[in-house]
Amino acid sequence: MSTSMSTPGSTPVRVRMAPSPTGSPHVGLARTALYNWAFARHHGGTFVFRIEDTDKARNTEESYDSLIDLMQWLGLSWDEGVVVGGAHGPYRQSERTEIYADVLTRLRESSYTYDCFCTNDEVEARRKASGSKVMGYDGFCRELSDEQRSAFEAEGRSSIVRFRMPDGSITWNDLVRGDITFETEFVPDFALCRANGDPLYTLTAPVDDATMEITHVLRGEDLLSSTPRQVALFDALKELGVAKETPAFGHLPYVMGEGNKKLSKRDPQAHMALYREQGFLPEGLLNYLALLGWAIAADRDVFSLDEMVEKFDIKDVNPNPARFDLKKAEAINASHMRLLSIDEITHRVLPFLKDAGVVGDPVTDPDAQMLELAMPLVAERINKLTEAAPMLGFLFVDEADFERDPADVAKLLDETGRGVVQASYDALSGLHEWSTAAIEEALRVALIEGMELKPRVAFGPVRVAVTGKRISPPLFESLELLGRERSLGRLQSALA
RNA sequence: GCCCCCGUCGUCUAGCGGCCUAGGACGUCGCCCUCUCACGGCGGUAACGCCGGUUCAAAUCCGGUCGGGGGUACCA
Repeated sequence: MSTSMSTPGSTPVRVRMAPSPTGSPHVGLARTALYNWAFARHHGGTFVFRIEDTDKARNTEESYDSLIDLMQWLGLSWDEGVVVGGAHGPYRQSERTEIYADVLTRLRESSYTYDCFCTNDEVEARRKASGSKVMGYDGFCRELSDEQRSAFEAEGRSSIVRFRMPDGSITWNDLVRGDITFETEFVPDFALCRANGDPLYTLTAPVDDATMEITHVLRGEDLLSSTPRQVALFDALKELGVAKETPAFGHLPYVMGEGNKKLSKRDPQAHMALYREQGFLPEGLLNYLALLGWAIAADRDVFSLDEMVEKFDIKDVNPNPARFDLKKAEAINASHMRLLSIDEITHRVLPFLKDAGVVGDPVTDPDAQMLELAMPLVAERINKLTEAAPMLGFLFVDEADFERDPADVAKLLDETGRGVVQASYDALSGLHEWSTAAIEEALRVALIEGMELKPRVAFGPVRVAVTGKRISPPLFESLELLGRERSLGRLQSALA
């Protein structure tokens, strides 16, 4: 796969993806996973898959399952993490509470944090009174005296632990955006845990990245503004011996929906499950997702995952938000469909044919044989896996259940159409050899020459009579596959 | 409000001071192929947000401005 390993002398690359199991997986998440995966594979590093489930109220097991399922479907393998385990586990934050409790204790014993007794209302009231333009916590409890503490405790107030942001500014060299600087006066002291002691994301993410020895954090742009807090916390964690190094950060652009809005979970287009159901190929979808912020070359946009791994460089990632365009996603997917062999397409289409009831499960031998003959006819005319079933149905259906599209019947099996069908029946019923070439010859003689019809006028009614639809695989081949008996029967029943 | 990020065809992008009368792809329009559909082929359409500055030369560098987005939680 990749030949370029991590830079000589540097520590091996370790990246992670760390979704929260809320709702169904999102395309933005998949794109982030892909970039992390490609980055890891390019550098011969390790890809860690961890779950950030500290928000008990919002997490669901269904969501967790769908995350695993999605990653497996996409084929983005991870080296360490949930399911596969590893040396830095456990990989679900809900199972790491002792780790956070321990770090929190050590942080409290240092001067990096302080206990805060304020309520939101108090903070807000003080902000209004002072006229400060800076929102968020004002540092009121930073220098509490023992007496003040005791007084608050005597009142029965609960407290949380806040991280004390240092003075000055915090700068990091963002992997996709370059130097970014925040003055810490605009980054308020932040909470590390809830009043009940439960750790918050602000604590768990850096602690996990530290203990899992993550070297590069590639995540969504929405987390950019929390980065100065994490950089500051990492300084403390290094001091305490919890972290070795502060990871490099890279903030990936948003994936947008219609308009100027980030693709939200409410938007049906946002959900990865939809694309799987619609018959997208994982490699096609991945290819499209890769394009949302990255290009493999100036004049190319269809490529394999291996090629992406070889060429992927985080420095080439575009910082501006990208809009998800279904049409282009489908076009890219179609290109990947055409890259597949007939056998492979058949294999991928099969589950969809079963779902649609076109073939049974398991597939019978005659059906399997028919499929082998029919797939070459449809393979190159479908752009998604789901498109095969409606095209092939007429070949597999029992004669008793065969139906024609009423609209197509109305349109094409009118007076002239029925005449055409009758002529076709006459021409084909006496045919000695039931082959594509013989069928075509007979029909052309009867309809084009005999009736002096234009081909598109001549074959439309026959198509509807035999396949039930105006749109079908090539007609003469279809007739051959259908067989003499069924073909003639359908021509006849179309006249009834 | 304040802080931060972003700004090339409708969309995704290439572009890192001269190769740019800005390239590719999707879309769209027209034509060709053609038994339908799809594929394929050919051609057209369409962009550097704006204003200053630096420079012999700017889409590329700098400043400002406008516009969009995000953050400002005991969510992640």
